[in-house]
Amino acid sequence: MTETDKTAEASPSRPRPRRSAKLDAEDTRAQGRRRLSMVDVAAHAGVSVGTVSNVLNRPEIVARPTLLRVKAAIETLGFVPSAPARQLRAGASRSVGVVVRDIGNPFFTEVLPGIESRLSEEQLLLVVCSSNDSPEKEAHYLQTLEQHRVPGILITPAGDDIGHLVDLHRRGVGVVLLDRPGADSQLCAVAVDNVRGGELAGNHLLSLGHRRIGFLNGPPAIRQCRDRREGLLRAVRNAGLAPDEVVTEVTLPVLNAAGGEAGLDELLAMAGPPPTALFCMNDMVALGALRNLEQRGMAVPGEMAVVGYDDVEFAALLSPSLTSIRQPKQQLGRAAAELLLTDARGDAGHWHQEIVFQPELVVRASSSAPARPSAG
Amino acid sequence: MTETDKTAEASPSRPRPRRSAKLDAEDTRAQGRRRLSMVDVAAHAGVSVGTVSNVLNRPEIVARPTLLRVKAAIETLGFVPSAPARQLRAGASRSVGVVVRDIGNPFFTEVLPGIESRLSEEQLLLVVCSSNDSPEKEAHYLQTLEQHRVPGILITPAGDDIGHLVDLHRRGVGVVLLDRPGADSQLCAVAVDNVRGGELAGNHLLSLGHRRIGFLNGPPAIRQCRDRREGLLRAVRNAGLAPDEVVTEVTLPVLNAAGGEAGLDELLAMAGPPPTALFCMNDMVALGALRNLEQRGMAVPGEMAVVGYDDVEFAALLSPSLTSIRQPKQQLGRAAAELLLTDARGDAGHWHQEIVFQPELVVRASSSAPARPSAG
DNA sequence: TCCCTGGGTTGAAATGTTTCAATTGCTGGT
DNA sequence: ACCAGCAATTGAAACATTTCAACCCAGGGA
Repeated sequence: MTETDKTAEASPSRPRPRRSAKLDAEDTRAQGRRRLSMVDVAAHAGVSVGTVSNVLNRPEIVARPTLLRVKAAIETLGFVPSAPARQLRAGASRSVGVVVRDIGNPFFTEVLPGIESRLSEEQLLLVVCSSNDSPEKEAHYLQTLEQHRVPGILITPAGDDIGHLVDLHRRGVGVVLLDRPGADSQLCAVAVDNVRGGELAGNHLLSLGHRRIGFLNGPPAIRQCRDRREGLLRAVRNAGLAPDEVVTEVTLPVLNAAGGEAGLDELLAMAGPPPTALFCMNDMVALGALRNLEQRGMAVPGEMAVVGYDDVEFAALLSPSLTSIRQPKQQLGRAAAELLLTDARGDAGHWHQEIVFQPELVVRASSSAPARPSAG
Repeated sequence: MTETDKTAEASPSRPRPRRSAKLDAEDTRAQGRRRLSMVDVAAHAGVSVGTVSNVLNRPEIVARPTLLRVKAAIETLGFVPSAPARQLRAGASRSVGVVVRDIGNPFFTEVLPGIESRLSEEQLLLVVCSSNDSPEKEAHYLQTLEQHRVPGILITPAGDDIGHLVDLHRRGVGVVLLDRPGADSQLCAVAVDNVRGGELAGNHLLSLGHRRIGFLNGPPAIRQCRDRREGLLRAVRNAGLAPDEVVTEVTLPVLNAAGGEAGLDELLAMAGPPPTALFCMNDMVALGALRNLEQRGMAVPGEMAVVGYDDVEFAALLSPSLTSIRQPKQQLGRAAAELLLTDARGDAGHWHQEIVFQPELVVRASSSAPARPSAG
């Protein structure tokens, strides 16, 4: 009855090497043959390099027969123009960089299409980099992107200090902060009101009657974490309660499912009565927390209400369906791209803008009133 | 009681533009000032450009005081070397491209860390591109990557024909197919046995007693779709049943949750008795199907058993938890990166390899025996 | 016949690096 | 006093393109 078809370890079946096609006659590789350049094409077509360049960049100004001849030469030789050389001359690149904190978090991948849709209208290519919350890696990516002379960079900074981004911008690179307010508008920014989001979550749990709330937060170096925390605490204060009696906070080193799973262990191991509700920094953390709760056999929302953040695509279908704070991801991406375009243009008249969207509470099955509401 | 805190439309609060920092004195932008080059640094430090280059690339061979002086000049001027110029000279880039079919599918983002971990050991940067199943977009990305002279490209092709990839490889670019067998080993490839995966799913559902299986498949142009289908049909035949009586197939135009949601409508609208089980091309499709089933009020697995594919991170926590076919994603990524490194090296002795991993069935709550098993 | 016009093409400069042969300036040995 | 040997630095070529002033040539008007 039970399917036992599984392999013990997913191990590679014996790799079966074969003769490389690389050694075929028409193969260019490993033969030390120089890569083709425009002079080869020019020679083959019997024209000058200038003409080849024209064929590539302003075909309308070259005479019909010449055009055809050069195009044929390009085709038969398999010539591919060199982007570095092109760029060196032109000065600017046609790709913009997006540096996200964690590409494994669906929130970011759900923001990307919005960005991509706007930028592809301008024939710009998107280069996606994931810093994995490491400021060093982030710095490395930024350096590379700047060296590549990209016109602009969209970034969700890993750390708190954005001085290096302001410098970057000074040096002529368009910079837009993604999902993060722009410190005193030194930079363009697109964000969702995270304080409000935290407040929404807090209001929701408090109105359900919860008086002990566990908060699986991230490192305070991440701005969003501070803001959502502030919102949560504000909700508690507005309800006339004392934050440090209501909120028990755990700081996760990583904001993914594994982090959430471990964070819940830590939270429940703390002294005092356990919380009746959980607010998670994002849905991936909530996912991990739910996994942990299930293993412990704790009922959700019966023994523990759970609220996530981001409302990623799978949130509505988790078991139980996850109450979350929705962010307008597509619009966020598009607005960011739009802003980057104007910023990268670098018009003297350009003013820094900060576009702030409003989050939205989506109530689902994972949050309900506590079993025995403790007295306020 | 119900939280009504939500904003009607997540609309941006009035953008508040401020004066751009761009017009400050030390700002380089929009002033037509030429970008700094090594000659500026050289002049400022009182050395030749050759020395500046040495400071950057072989600091050990330049005398201590000179080194310091040049470094200081770089610092105070804010010089950033030009990657295009550097590359033009060097010939090769330090970034490799990864072209995936859909960055919104967690399967791909869960493969990325494996790739990234191996490549970053070689100081290579990962450039991620999402073709969104569009061969045109894929071609565009490939062209750009080739023009940038990347040493190699990892790709899950959008279409069926990989002739253009073979050509690309002939022209000297390392190419490794990701999650896709390499057609007759003309290319290196890393894959999971998709036929076997389809068979595992089929065996599982058949052994539970299902005799009418709906199959939410993708376009046959995608190799994985064909392979998993073949595996499913093989399982049916091995059970002594007629495939066309057991399997009802729907071809989804897009392999995401929206596709799965619409696909189920289509499937259930077809003539004949509805299936008792559903096999989905991937977990995102299964997610959409589950969403649809929930809206219809159909019980899972009671009225419809569901099996997904990929076993992405959230699969275990869906409602109900999703039976799926697990692929060793991390290892897949790492193996692919490893293969790309040897392929890109282009040693004459290199043989094309195809590494095939084995999938694994993970049984969870979404699949059980049908309510009234129909007779074989 | 001569000059002008203008479409088409050319040749060379310019872009910012790296690399390498040549040069400089020392130190120490004879 | 001379030279060998060595470390440090220099200058120029090379990389593959774009751009632009100059050039060529055919045709048309005077």
